[in-house]
Amino acid sequence: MGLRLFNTYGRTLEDFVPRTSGKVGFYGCGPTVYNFAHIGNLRAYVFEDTLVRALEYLGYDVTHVMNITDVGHLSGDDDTGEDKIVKTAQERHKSVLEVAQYYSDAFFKDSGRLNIKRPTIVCKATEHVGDMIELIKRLEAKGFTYMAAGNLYFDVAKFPDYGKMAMLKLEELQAGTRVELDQNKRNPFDFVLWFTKSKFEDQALQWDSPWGRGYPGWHIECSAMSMKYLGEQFDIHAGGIDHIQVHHTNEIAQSEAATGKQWVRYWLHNEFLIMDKGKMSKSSGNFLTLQTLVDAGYDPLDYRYFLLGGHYRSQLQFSYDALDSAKASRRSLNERVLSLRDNATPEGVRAPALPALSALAPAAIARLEAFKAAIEDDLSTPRALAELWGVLREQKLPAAHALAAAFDMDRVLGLGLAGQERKESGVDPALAAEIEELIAQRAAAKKAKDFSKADGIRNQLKERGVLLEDGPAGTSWKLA
RNA sequence: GGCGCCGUACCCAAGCGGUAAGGGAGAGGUCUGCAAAACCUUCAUGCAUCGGUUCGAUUCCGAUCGGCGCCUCCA
Repeated sequence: MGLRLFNTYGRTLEDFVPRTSGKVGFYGCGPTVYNFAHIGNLRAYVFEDTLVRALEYLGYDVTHVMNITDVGHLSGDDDTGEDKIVKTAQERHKSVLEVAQYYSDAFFKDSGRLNIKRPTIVCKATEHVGDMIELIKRLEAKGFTYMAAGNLYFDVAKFPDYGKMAMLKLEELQAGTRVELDQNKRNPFDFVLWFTKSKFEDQALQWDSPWGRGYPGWHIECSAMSMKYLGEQFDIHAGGIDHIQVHHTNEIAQSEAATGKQWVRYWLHNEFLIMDKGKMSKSSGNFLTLQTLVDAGYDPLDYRYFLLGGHYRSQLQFSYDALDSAKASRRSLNERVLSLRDNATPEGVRAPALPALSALAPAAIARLEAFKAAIEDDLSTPRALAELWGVLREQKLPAAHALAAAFDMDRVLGLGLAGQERKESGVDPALAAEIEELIAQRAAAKKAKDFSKADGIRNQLKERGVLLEDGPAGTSWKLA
């Protein structure tokens, strides 16, 4: 049936057809590195990762470009705000680039822990200022810009389709109700392409440009870098839902004004993670990081599982109850995989031999087809997860077949199922031998009906973190 | 003030015109000296409320109540 994606541009579910058959150019808005990414931000990157994995699963060759916003940007729309990276740098007595590098590293560490694949190309704004200047020059040559009070603005009035994707009705919006308007603008929706006038004497990052020494406006980096690496027209652009109205609207305006062509075909936006009191906000300083969850005893993949349990276009309510549920689910999932793995692995062999997907039993094939249908239906990871559970619990399906199907599904889900190994396989052989000896003693005690001694041995091992489980085939043990 | 989204069992969460996926928790069972684990079974005549359209609505329309987002940097 083929992949269908919900395109914000038009607000409809559309069949996905790439510009070049078999290839996908994808640009995902990356982090602004002046602080740690919080778990709400991370939802966006897990979503982008799921999209990339799904495209690859469906056979596309994906070029995934992600930007790193390491140019400081003002917290306000005009010259009155604070530059967030500069502010952090001053507080930490570090250079702006040190701060950016530090949080960028932290970001990729979190990504790795969440099993997010590294994008094909990661590009820093500070290394592409020349490309931005070139793009702005094209806009200027075409008459889309004007200078006012030292800043170069994009003139929204010259771009008739402004706000089309966001379905903005300019005359109905009450711009300025919450924030004071920049008096230099001809139109409230005009935005800065290049700043030369900053209230900061010590603006750390400045570049020479035809409009004077200064630094680029926020939106231009995405237009310039995406076009550099993906061409003037490409397939998918994704980001958080908050970017629809301003950031992406402005990106579209400046990109299409410069080239005169449609820029991006499909726009995908993920909804927010919601806390009890509303969304998490980086600038408010009140947020949870992945490390907070790790410190509380959760595995980063517990959080990934939690995210996959909701559709990317629905708001998801975060709570520790829900995370506990995800954690328990994932533990059970891993236990199930391990148990199937044991069943599918012949004695004396380290890893099971899995059948080719084409050779799977009909029940497994049916699950895989349902899984693919779920993914193709606008990335329905909740339904995909249901199919994963389904195949793992399919009765009368040989273990190797269930595993092969589950591992295939996990190429999209990214839960690390294939990498699951029993922790016990890594213990010191001497300790293992000792445990086996105690188990033998306990077996003898049990046979002699000396249950208090048998239970004593079990409790003794339990205190050392070793759990005994009696089964039909004798006693097995595992680490707590 | 304008625009948009959402309200499904104890909890999280799919479905979005044809009679409620999945997970967690709970309950019962199999196994067991006990325990644990595992597995099996079970768990919404009903999808915020009230009207309407329809042969038929959780799904469409309207109203009401409640929650959230955007119009400001923001995932």
